[in-house]
Amino acid sequence: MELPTKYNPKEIEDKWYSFWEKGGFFHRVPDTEKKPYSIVIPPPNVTGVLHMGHALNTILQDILIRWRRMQGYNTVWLPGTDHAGIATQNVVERELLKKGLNREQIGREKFIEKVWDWKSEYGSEILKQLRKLGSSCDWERERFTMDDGLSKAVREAFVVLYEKGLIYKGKYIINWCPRCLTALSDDEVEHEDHEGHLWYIRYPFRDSPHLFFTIATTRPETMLGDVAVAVNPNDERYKEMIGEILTLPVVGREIPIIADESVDPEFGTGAVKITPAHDQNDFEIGQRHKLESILIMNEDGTMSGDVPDYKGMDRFECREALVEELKEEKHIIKVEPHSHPVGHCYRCRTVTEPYLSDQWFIKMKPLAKAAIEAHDKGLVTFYPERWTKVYLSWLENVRDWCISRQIWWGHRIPAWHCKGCGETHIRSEKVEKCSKCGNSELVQDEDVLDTWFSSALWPFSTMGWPDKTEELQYYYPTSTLVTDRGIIYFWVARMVMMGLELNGEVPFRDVYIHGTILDDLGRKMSKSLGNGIDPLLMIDQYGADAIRISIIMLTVEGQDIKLHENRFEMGRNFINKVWNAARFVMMNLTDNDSLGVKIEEDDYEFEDVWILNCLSRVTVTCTSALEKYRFNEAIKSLYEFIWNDFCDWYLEIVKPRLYDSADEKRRIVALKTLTHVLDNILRFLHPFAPFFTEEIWHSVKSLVENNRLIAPETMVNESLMVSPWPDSNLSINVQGSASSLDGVKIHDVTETMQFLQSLVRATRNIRRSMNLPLKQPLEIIFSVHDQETKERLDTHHAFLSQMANLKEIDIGINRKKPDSAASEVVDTVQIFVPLKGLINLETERQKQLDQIKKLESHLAIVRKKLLNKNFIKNAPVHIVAAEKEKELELRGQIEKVKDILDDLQKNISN
RNA sequence: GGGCGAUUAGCUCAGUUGGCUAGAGCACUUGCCUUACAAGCAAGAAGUCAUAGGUUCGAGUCCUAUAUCGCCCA
Repeated sequence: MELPTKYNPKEIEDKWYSFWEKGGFFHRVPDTEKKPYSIVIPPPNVTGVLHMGHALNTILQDILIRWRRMQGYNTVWLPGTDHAGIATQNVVERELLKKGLNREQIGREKFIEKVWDWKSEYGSEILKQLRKLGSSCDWERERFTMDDGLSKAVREAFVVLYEKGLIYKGKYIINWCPRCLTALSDDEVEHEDHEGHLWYIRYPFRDSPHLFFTIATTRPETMLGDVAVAVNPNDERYKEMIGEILTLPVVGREIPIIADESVDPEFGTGAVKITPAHDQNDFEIGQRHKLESILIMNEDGTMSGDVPDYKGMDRFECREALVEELKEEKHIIKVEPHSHPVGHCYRCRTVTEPYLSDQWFIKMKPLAKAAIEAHDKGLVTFYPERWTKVYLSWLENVRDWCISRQIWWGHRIPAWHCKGCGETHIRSEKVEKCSKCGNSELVQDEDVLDTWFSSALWPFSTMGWPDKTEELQYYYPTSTLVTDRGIIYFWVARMVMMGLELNGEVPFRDVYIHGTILDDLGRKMSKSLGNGIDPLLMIDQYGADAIRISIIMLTVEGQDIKLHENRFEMGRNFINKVWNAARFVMMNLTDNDSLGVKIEEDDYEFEDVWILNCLSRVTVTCTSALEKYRFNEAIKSLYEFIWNDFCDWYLEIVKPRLYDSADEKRRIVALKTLTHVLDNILRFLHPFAPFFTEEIWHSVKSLVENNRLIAPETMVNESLMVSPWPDSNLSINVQGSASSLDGVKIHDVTETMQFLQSLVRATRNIRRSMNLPLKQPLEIIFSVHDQETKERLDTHHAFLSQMANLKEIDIGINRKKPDSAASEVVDTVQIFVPLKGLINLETERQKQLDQIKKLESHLAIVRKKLLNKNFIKNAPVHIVAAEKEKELELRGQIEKVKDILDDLQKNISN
């Protein structure tokens, strides 16, 4: 068998992906015999291109799904895309623009056709990219928020909510994007602090035009729509003036001074202008005082209204021109620099406009209340827990949700307006005839719904809601939602509200919020900065498995990840390590004939028991880490077990047994242990790195196919994907019957191993510091102080000899140090390596002095604790005992080092 | 203004109910092409755990302030 020394992902990733997909391994159907485990993907935008954020999100879900699948759950991971109303419309509009066309020119129907064309050509690009990562999505269940089923769900949801009185239409201040020409929800507006100005403008009194009243504003251009000036009723400065009439400069309109509690006396002059059509607060004040709302802006952000000089002018130009005019007329008395938040369209970054407009809204309070209760009852749990607060505080402060959008691409609002009598009918299917007046001329509402409206239904609309499908009954509520903190309210909270309201149950039990991937300088990755790392390029360079492993190693619960390309080397190197370990095992599996061999439990040797115990421990650690969504802890435990325990020690120790064909049984037991551990390693690593583990697994499987003794009993499936997740029961199949190893033996083995490792390390240390080549076997003396230790070393002298490359090992009680020898002390064992002519006594003396210093400073810390009566009194018994143990050990060790030192002193003085 | 996170080795980060001579990967030093692996092996050097107080027998871990950086909301 020829395997390259370097793992090459390119040759195998696509092969296994299509093997899985064609083999139907991703697809499951409801089966009440089994426990379900389900995840719906946060649907990426159809316009999306895979970035590192998607990659992280996808990798995490895939790990959960693959792990649970191996655990025997009936898993479904439901993929799909989101129609991304504004974004997609923008993309297609840009395409049209290349041909010199705009959407108005080709009309709504034709435009929608174009969008669908675009969607069918490019819309599944991102899903193809997800496959490159190894995602085991159930592609047979792929959904799109605009497909027939989901559109039906959207209409149905609208009707239900409307009938419950949770949807209404009305004229309110909404956020308007003058570039996208549509309303936006509060959450779609991003606030940014702008260095602006605070203009102090004086408005003359109507009845005494030589007297003025000064207001302060950050948006002077809106004064064209002023209908009042407001002060706080408790503001002593202005009490007298309430009710007076002012003349609005430039416009000439007469406006009153009114009193409203909401005015902050500390801000500016304590008097504010009121423009109800262009400001949320002003609108509310206007409502309270029954003021008129004067719209002074067009939808595209140009000015409308009565003042001819400014009509048609852009709102920002208007601001400057108006300020100029006011200055000339000495109406501006002061300008202060003023930093204030300015809203921007999340899609196109245009400054949004608070705008009075007739829109559809969802009443949020009752829905939010239910969502809060769901959390309080423990029906939804956030990981990390702190995000609960973000979720709750949004729900507690949420205002009604503006759901209508003045765009074409999206779910058209299922409202039909009768041309005859003006009646509006809300129906999930087309209304042919007005039930009120009988007229059959009805037009559907022009507006479409916010994309997040359909996204909010995603966990159940994808499963066939409103129909009571088998899927819905079995897989809903889903088990875990994995997403980014950026959409906790956009999406997570809204799904909870809709799930509860429409489907009677929370849409998911757990919400895992992962961090954001940043560049190596800690900045967000963005197109404009050009600091993004392209996952596909990385997959091409390092392999999907390496990307997955690396990302997971960096994923500490919920923390942001500063990513640099070179981080992927760590995953790649690890995979290569496993690849080579597997190669090693497989090279030794090639020609073995175990059929005549009988194995008993006792045939398992020291190192076999040790590694099996390590395996058992890592099973517990890894599994419980995954249960707590501590992904990096899980992979770290595997990394350490595989690299440090299995490769560095077990593989090395076992080599002589493999090469020595004289004792067939010893060889077979080693091989059996090796394949057993390797098989477990592959099963462990599979959720993290599915491709290369599958590749190795099949190779091993074919090698052991006819060897019942060595073949792990789990290698019966068609794919590693559906092999069982390792369990922690420390047992290995001995000729068909399971047998476990007892606890006492394991404890002893673990301790002995640690002891032997220390001895080996100390010896290697001597070798290195003395510059002795690794190839040169060393003559060595282990001087021990009791019979028990002597026996222990005698038992394992082959181990020591091999791992430290020794010859002529002399193990004895209280052996004298040869005159010219390098020495080390481990516990109470003195290690001497006689080296005639190579020892510098003074250097050696210094080394031992340093050692004593180190040990004594440690001892001092321990003694300080033990001399403290309160420590003895208050600390738990086992902690005190451990400290006492430490003291004894240190004293013993110091004594042994001092021995050596005395000896050296003697040598020096001679 | 309110909330949340971060601050530990040169760099990136672990360190989950307080018991630690504070760990890992990368980088660094030294020696190895040892027949699984140079994407590797072996050995090593490297930190007053942001600062100041406090609680405790004991603090990287808990509390209170402060500083710096970042995110979110208004």
